[in-house]
Amino acid sequence: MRKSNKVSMAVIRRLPKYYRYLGELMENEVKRISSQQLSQLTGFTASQIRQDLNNFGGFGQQGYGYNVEDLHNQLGKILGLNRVYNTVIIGAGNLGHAIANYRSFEEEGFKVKAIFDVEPEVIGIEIRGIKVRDVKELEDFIKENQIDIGIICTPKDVSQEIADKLVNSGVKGIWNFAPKDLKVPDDVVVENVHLNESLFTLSYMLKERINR
Amino acid sequence: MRKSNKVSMAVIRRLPKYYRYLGELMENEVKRISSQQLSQLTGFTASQIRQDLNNFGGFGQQGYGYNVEDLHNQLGKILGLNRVYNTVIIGAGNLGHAIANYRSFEEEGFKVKAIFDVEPEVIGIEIRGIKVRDVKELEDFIKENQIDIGIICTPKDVSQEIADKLVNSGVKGIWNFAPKDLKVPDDVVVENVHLNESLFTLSYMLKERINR
DNA sequence: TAGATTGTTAATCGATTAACAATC
DNA sequence: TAGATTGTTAATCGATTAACAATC
Repeated sequence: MRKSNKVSMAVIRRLPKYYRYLGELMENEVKRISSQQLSQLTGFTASQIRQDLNNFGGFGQQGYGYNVEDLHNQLGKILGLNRVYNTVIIGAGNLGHAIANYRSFEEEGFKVKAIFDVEPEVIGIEIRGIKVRDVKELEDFIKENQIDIGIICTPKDVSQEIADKLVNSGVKGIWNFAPKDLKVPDDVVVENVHLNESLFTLSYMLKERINR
Repeated sequence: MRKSNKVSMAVIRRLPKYYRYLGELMENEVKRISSQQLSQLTGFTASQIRQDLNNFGGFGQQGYGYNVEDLHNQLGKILGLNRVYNTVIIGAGNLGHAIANYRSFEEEGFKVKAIFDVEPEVIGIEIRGIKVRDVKELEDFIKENQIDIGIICTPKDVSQEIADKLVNSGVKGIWNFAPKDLKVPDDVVVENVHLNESLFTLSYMLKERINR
C-alpha cells in the first residue's frame, strides 16, 4: 500500500492466485516460503513474484523468504478482504441461485443481502435463507441497506437498465455475468465474467491443438 | 488462418468480443463497418483491431472497411464455432445446473450430452432433458460418445481427480470452474473460470476507488 | 478521379526476466 | 561468518500505437 503509483491490472489479477496458494500452504502448516518455491506452485517466475509483491511493500526477508501467514494477511488486506461487503444479486435464475449458494464467498466477507427478480413465481421464496424480492424494490433496498456490490445475473437485454439502477442508488461495484459491456460512470467498477467469451477461447485453443 | 506463427493469447481473448459485436450489428442489419467504428463499440483502438484481424488474414477492403456478415463468419471459423462439440458436465450442483440450462451455449454448438454426480439423490433426474448419471460411468460414457469437452463444476478437492479421468478417456478440452489449477498433459487445453479470483479483483478495484 | 480505409512497417510503450548488491 | 534469498535496477522481450503507402 506504500507505493502511490498505479499498479498494473496484470499484477492485480495475479494477486488472488498468490492469496489462494498461501491459504493452502497455511492449511498444510507451512510457515515460510521463498519466491522460488512460490514460482513452482503458481507457474509464475520467481522474479515476477518478487516484482509483483514489491509493488505493495517489502514483505520478505533476505536469506529467509516470506512468512506464509503474514504474506497471506497482507495480500488479504491489499485485495480488500479484511472487511465485509454487502451485495445483492439481480436475477434469481440458475446462475443467481448458484452464486447465492456459493458458501465460500460469504466466508470471505461477501454477504448476499437480497436477491431480486421480475417473475412472480420466484418473488417471495427464499434461497439459503435469503429472500427473493421484486426488482421494483431494488433501488430502495440498496439505499436502505448500504449495498456495496451488485451482482448482475439477468439476461443481457436488461443488464444495462439494472446497472443504471444500481449506479443511481449508490452501488460502486458491479460483478457482471451478462454478456454485455456495461456503461457506468468513472467512479463505478465493473468486473465482467463473460462465460461465452471464455468458452469461445477454449474452443479456439482446442481447434489449434487438433490442427497440429 | 494463413499466418503460421503463434498468435498471442492477448489477441485471442479479444476475438470473442469482436464476434459478439458483429453478431449484434448483424441483428441490427448493419452491413459494413470500419475499424474506427468497431473501435468505438469495443473500446479497443482501430489500429489494434486491424492488427488483430491481420493475424488471420486480410478480411477488409481499403476505402470500404469490413463486411459485417463476412467478418462474423470468418471469426466464427477462427474460433472454431463452425462445428458441434459434445460436452459433459461433472457436478450437478447449482453451477452445473446453471450451465446445463444455458441455452446460448447449445446454440453455438456446445451440446451437453450428460451430467455426472456422486449424490444418489440427483442421479437419475433430468435437467433440461439431460440425464444425470453416476460419476462411475464417466469414463465409459466419454469413450462411447465422442466427448470433446469436460466441464468441471465439482468442489475443488475432487477436481484434479475428475480432470485425470477426463484426460484418460480422451477429452482434449476442459472448462474448469473449480478454484484449482489443474495438471494436464500438453495436448489437453484447460480454460479456467475462477470466480473467486474475479471477485477478489473486483474487491481490490473497489478499495482503490474508495481510497482516492 | 478523390476520398476513405485497409494492411503493414516502424516507433513507442509497458511488462517480464535477468542480474546482482544488500542484508538477514 | 557463510549461505540464502530478497529488493531493485538494468536488459530484454512482447504488445500496442502511430504512421503511411497501397488500393479499393
